[in-house]
Amino acid sequence: MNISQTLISWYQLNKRDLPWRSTHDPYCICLSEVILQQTRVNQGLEYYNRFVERFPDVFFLAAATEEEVLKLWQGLGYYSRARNLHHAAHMIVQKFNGVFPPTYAELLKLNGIGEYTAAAISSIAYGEVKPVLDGNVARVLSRLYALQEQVDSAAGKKLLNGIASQLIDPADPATFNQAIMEFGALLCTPRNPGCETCPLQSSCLAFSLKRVNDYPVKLARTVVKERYFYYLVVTFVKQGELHLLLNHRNSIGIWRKMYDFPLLESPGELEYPAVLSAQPASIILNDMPFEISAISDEYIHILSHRKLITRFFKIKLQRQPESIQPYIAVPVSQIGKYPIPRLIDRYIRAEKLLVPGYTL
DNA sequence: AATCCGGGGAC
DNA sequence: GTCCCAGGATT
Repeated sequence: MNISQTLISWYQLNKRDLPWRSTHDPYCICLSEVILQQTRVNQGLEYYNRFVERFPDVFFLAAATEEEVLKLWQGLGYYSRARNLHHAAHMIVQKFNGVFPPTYAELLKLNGIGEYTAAAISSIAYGEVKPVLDGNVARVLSRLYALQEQVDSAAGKKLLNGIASQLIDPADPATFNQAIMEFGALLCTPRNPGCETCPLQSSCLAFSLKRVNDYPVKLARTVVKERYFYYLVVTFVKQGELHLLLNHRNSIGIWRKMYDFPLLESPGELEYPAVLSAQPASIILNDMPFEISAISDEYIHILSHRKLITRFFKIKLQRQPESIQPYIAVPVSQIGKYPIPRLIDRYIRAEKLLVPGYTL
């Protein structure tokens, strides 16, 4: 049996029962693929079910506000995926009357649909003979052929694409693509792969060399830089209700279109007086009497390329400042309605700022 | 080609 | 602590 048929046979016996595997609806396939970008199945599964329930088809998704889509995406990370998905839904409704583009080339034009996702949707939903190339495929092929090329380099991707194009089963590209990814996710894992029970053991060059753990070869990772975040949790009573200031992150960059607090960002650590004398504190407080009721411990938040060392300054005011632009005053009871990054969510929960009714 | 963009789970 | 996940966009 050749490699392709071996993978497919293994898949039929070992595949997980996942909701997007029991549909041919390109919308559902697309939703699952975008959610699973750089995301493990177990982490994305709940979000997939949530999205399908709230937005059963592309028309529901397109009709929603971007903020609602972000709110439903909250906690999943890489929020540009949510914004792009929403944008793509608009395009599909407006340009294609709600019908998904049926080819790799057309799918590739949509926001948030790159080479991997276009290949996955076109092959799984439409049977186009297009190999997927994700982290799993790279690892499996890298080990099978003991590839010396760095799999995440341009040359490595070209090499992998060539190999995958040879291996893919032209009679059933959908099953082949899912099979090789599932094989990488469950058996040919990054650590402690199941070589002893592997049906491709005799074909695997890395195994015969006893060098399975040396593959895949990858580029050196960029160092994670540290940044110091000082958040101002400015509270005051307005119309009998406790309010705080939120910041709508409209500029490009991290957490765009989500909400956090007024922020002072610094490449180095700052003393407390420096935090209060610099913007945005100096502008918000503007000679008003205030009380620092608490300064939090450090919250360490790790991103893919940043380590955010964060402190929250809880500042009590007697009334709302004259000018709070560009911030907005929000009743504490309403915080749960806004899409917020995990760092802010962690603080709110720890400080019990939330009230009954606050949910993820 | 390099960098930015999240969060979590396995070890 | 380290690694990496059904990657994509930007520069």
